[in-house]
Amino acid sequence: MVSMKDIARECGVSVAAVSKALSGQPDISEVTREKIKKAASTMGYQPNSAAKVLRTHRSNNIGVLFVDEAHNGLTNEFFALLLDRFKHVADSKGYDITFINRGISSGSMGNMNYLAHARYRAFDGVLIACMDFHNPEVIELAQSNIPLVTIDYSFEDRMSVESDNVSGIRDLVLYCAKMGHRKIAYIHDDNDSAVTRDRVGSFKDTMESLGLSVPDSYLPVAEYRKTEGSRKATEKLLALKDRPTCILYPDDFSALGGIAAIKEAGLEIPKDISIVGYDGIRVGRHLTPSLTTLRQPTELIGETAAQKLISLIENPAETRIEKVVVKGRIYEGGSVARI
Amino acid sequence: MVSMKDIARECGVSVAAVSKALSGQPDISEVTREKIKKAASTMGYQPNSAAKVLRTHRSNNIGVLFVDEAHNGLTNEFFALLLDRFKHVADSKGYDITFINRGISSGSMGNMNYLAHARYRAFDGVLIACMDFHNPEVIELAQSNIPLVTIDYSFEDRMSVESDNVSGIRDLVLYCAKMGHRKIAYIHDDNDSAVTRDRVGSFKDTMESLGLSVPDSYLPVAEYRKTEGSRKATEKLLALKDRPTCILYPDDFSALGGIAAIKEAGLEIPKDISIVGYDGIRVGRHLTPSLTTLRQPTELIGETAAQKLISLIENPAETRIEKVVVKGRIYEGGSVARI
DNA sequence: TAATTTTACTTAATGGATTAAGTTGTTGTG
DNA sequence: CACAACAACTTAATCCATTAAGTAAAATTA
Repeated sequence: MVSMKDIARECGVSVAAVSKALSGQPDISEVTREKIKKAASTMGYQPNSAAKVLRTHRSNNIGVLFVDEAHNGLTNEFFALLLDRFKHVADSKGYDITFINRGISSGSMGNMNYLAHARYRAFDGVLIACMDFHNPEVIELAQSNIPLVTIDYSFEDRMSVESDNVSGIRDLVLYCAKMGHRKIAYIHDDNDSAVTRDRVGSFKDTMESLGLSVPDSYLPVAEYRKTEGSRKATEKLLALKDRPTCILYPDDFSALGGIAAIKEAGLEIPKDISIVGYDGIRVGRHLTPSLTTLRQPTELIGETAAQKLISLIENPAETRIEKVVVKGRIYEGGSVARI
Repeated sequence: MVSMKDIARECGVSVAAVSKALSGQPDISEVTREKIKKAASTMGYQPNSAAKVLRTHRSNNIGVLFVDEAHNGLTNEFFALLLDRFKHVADSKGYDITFINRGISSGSMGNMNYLAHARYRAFDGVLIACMDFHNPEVIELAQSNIPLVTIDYSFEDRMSVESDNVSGIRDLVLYCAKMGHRKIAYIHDDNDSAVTRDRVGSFKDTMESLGLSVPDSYLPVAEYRKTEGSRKATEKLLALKDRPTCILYPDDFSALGGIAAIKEAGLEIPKDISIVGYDGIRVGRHLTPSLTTLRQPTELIGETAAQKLISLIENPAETRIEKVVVKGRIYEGGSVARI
């Protein structure tokens, strides 16, 4: 590998001169600079990030953490789309993206935790987009001094980009009510997250404001993004004496589970029962009928997260810590009947 | 940040002793080793990858290249699933994953190409999983001395993992023929790739072996993974005087486009026309009727690619360059009628 | 013209870990 | 007992780029 040393020898200058010439420093004459640049190009010089990182403590590398339980990390369309846009913005600003994980071993010291991994690779910043924000390692990372942005969760004094779950659920409930539904159920996860609190809270509040009652049986529990759980929850709802006319699902995958249960019960959507998803993933648009859902501005979330994080990295002083909240919009499919 | 130097001072030994103790070298006494390990732990020592990479030329980092045109890279379910499994294996063997891109700037020398980027980050190996294997930069990377594995394409003397497109299409055609279909169409992309050649070739060969004729009009062209193109191609097929009874799509997303066209034409699947996908993505299973498709062993492809690449990195001498071919299996949905 | 400033460099230290080669002190062997 | 063999270190070079501080020559100013 050609290094600055080689170029320096070739051009009869010092290594420092080469470094300055190539990095655009002012105190190098144009003649020398051109000579050096030409030699670098001819000799096939490639900079070495390791040396640069070692010296400058800047890696131009962003760590991305997402918890991969059940492998629906990357294959989770919401996350994939988000990461895709995040990556795009990061790329354009000269940052690479590396996944943070636990596999890297630190010699005899066992495997590294997330923070150790982030320090090991000298990430300039970190994106956390996962559900398990109560994981002690995630908390440790969030409390470190590394610039970071979280998605759909907010740590104190740290940047976050969140979708507006309160308005999302409210809009959906209002839409269903407008379509004539009075008996509306909402399936949700019982984890202790802001997402759940906001959504369930918003659901209850909106229903109350409409003067509609919500029996406990209308709030069954099922794990997010799992078809199996929501299928069972749906079965329970369908078995109720006074069953709902409309079921809200916490995400489109859960809705798929619900659809299966509804079909099995011999019912038809939306004639016999109406359903609503959340997230607006691609699959929903191709169902028959297509799924009415709250389309999250996922691309915007990804781009915003990248911009905020990079701003935090490059201008820590001028960057105000904020909790960015983005609103979604209803995608009106055909899964809600007017009654 | 505490470094080996700090530990050395604390323990009254040389930096070399610390390095050896922590990396498990034999010529350190157990007593000293324990003392050093304890100090490292107490002092919160974190290794520094930059220094290690600089010195050893090993990064424990694998570059992943995929071309992101139209942003269906990460959100492409096939690729996402593949990458997810690849990452999983890489993780477990102590490798990180970083995306290769073109955004990284090399000072005044403009942006780096793929190979330059790979060298810059000192990737130990590279995974190439994209469609554009004719891109000069991809070829340049493939011809470098960096260990690499390609997916669904094979460069001379380089490792690859490919799905068996020949047997895949053959199995699907045989299945359709078994169901009684004689007029079968295959929509395909007209790009100059091995995937296309293999599939179209296999389609024609299999049809011929069954004594079935394939008019040119039964082989319309549409871009892969785009619903719009396949929708139009489907419309053309439906408009034919002697229209096919069964349409093969090159991937499940194309099938979605076809479904839209079929519905618009007022036809019903599979009563009026049968369709078959390729890839076996999740969405197909939730359609009504569910999509008969060739389920690619995507997880296996990802895992195999990772294992082969790491073997190539760690044992270049003993690792035989091979072209791994994995077979898919038909997922029998309800989109093909028995006639 | 002498003094000062500027330009265009060079020197040398630095970041942190690895490793070949060298140096002790200790144990073993004939 | 003398010398070899070994264990347990240390020394010092190295990977490559950056940058503060220094220097010599050229340009400017008084």
